[in-house]
Amino acid sequence: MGNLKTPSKKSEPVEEAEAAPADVWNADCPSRRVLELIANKWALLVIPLLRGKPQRNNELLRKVGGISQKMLTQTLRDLELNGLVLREDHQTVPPHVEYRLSPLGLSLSKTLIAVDRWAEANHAQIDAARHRQ
Amino acid sequence: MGNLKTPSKKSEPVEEAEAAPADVWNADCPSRRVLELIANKWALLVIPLLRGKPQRNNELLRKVGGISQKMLTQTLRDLELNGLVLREDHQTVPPHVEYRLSPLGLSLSKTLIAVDRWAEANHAQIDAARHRQ
DNA sequence: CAGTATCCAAATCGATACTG
DNA sequence: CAGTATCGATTTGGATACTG
Repeated sequence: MGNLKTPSKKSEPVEEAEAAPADVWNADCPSRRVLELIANKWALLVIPLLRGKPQRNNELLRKVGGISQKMLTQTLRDLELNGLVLREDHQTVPPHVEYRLSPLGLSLSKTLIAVDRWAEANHAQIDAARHRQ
Repeated sequence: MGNLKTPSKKSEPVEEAEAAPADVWNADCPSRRVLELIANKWALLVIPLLRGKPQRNNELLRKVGGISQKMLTQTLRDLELNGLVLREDHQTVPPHVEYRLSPLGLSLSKTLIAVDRWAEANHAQIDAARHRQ
């Protein structure tokens, strides 16, 4: 008895102390926007490539098989806007622009790489299942 | 000298012994199809919900905020076709259909949950970055 | 090199109505 | 309850041409 924070009622959370827990399954939770940002194949391919040394536009264009310049730009701009990717323009002629991960992006890259690896490690079983149908 | 497998040339892999390593960055690698299967928000939301007890159509419809019946069916059918989800029709009237994960799907769910959790844990930082722009 | 701009085809998706 | 079928709006994305 005698709570330090004196909650307004018995077991309800103190409103000003903690926000509602994030829930991606709730369409209105801000975390859902984050899921939508990263739940597409180009983000899943570009982000992991950005670990290690920074990459240039043309490097990414070559390394991400099947991506178009338009989609690459769009993906990078979107990630940059959301603080996951940093764009560094060296202001030279000819242009030299490098993309790298922010600390937040680096943290994300670790979980995304696991997804990529899962796809690589298990595609044979998926293919087998599909052929069975 | 005198290799047991007598490779055709010095350091090349024996063709009939091992397939080319999977590479999601290669647009033609079968693993890319797997990535495309799971790299969308509905798969990322539905698969983790299917751990634990099997779920019915209406349960999923309620739990996955914002999904339509059409997209739920489409997602489940797609996952079923690829061996990740098992559909169990109890053949009763009224209908009672349950969806659960295959062992392969269960394995995938573990990496996907990590993505969901990342989104929930870091949305505030993403929101902050977006507001900074 | 690192993009942008534009056009247009194709895929995605929600809403609605209907079925066993 | 568990879907299917269909329509139309919106989004996505590729190809091409152009710019600093």
